[in-house]
Amino acid sequence: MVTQGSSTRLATRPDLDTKTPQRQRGKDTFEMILATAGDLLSEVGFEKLTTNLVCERAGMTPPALYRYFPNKYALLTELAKRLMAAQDAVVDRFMRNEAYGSRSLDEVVAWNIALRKELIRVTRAQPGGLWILRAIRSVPVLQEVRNDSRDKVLDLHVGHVAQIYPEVPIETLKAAVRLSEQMTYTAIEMLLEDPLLDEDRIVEEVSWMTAMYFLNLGSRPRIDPIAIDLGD
Amino acid sequence: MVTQGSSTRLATRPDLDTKTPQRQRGKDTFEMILATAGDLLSEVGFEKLTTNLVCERAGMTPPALYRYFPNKYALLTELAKRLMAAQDAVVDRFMRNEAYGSRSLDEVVAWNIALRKELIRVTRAQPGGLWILRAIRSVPVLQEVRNDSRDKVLDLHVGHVAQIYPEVPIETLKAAVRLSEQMTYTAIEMLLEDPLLDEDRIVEEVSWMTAMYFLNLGSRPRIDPIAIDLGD
DNA sequence: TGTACATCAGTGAACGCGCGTTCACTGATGTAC
DNA sequence: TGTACATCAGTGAACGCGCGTTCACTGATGTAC
Repeated sequence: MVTQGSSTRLATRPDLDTKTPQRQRGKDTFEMILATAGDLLSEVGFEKLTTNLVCERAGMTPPALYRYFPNKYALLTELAKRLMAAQDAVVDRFMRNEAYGSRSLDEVVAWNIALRKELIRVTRAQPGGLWILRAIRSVPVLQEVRNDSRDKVLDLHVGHVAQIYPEVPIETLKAAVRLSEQMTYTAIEMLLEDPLLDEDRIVEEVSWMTAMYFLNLGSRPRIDPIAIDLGD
Repeated sequence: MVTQGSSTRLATRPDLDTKTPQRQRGKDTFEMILATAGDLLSEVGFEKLTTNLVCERAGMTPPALYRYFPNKYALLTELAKRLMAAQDAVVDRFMRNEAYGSRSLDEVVAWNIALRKELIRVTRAQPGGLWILRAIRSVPVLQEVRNDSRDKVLDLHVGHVAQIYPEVPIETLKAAVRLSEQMTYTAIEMLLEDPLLDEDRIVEEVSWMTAMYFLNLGSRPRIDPIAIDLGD
């Protein structure tokens, strides 16, 4: 016997199991659905995206889509995984570059700028890329996917900066790495959001910001927050 | 004669006109609806929020809600405006504090820390605050509301830092202010999102980051991005 | 001070639409012999 | 090499549900005289 937990139906985790097609024809359809979903995403956003809409645009019937994707969250998840994989690949490539190990401020900034530009390029290249970033923040099931992916690479990064800053407590480093990653992706989102922004300038600024931040990690006094006169 | 533009119905801007109640009874209802919407927001998120759900939880019938709010976007907009107003009020208060004009790094960091802690407190105090922040990013009509609000205060901030850094080009200052504001709100979002994070530490880190960034604005060499060996 | 009336506030019931989903089926593609 | 068969891929049509919305109505509250 099942008891009804609460009056508000708790958001049940959506089914995300995509079915991988066996034959070429199916694989083409699979890719075509995803491409269409990406295009539509950039037109209507993830809240208004529906499986029916994707079918209509893709010129197929609902059961054809439903064969591979149980719902729109499975679509979004697949798109998000691909974007994250593409971004991770960029980061991996840059971390293998010799400039990664350098100490000079100029070199670190230059490396940061180049990395961010490449991340922006890759994100722009994916249809609906900006909306995928937004969905990752705002769709609970995608948050999980992102968190899993992020936690995997975080330790790697922390291990690297720990060698450069052996005097800085590991917890501070963790916070610093997590923060600067978040800042990087936020800046990318901001740039894609507002085409009027000067991309080169913003990228340069955010690169300076994180570079200087890291270079000063080891030599900072502790600060107590000021007491603000609240005036009431 | 009206011609149908495209086959994909373009997302028509939702109606946001709330009707202000005249009498106390209506005002109470109005506030009760908003409070309920905030609570539900934190439970189910903005994508699953519906007017019917709010009515059910608030113990009223749909036409009662519909009398004041034409749809869920009107609800979200009202909640978002209130949160932004509360945050703006905090910033205003802090900008009137004497430490705002100080130059010493320690003082600037301390001021930053205190400001961010207060912003976090205010955002936490609003039911569904985190989801409102997410909605502001991901719901087109709320983006407009935010952009309007942001553009109003941006010039004010730029004007202030322009006095401190007369040698820095105004365009650089604009980018810097915009960036640091974005970073601040992202850090807040991150902290509300992950309760396992050490709030004091993250706030301290992000405060250092922006403070050092600003203090170095005037004394930076220009950097060209490195050429990364793409290896392909 | 009481009463009649205008307006505000909220109810009960129903609606159309479109979304997610399923059913029985046809057509396409690979494989065994 | 052709044919029979199993499986994959996709169609056409329909469904139930719940969301946004509206209608005619009742009840509550303030106001004019």
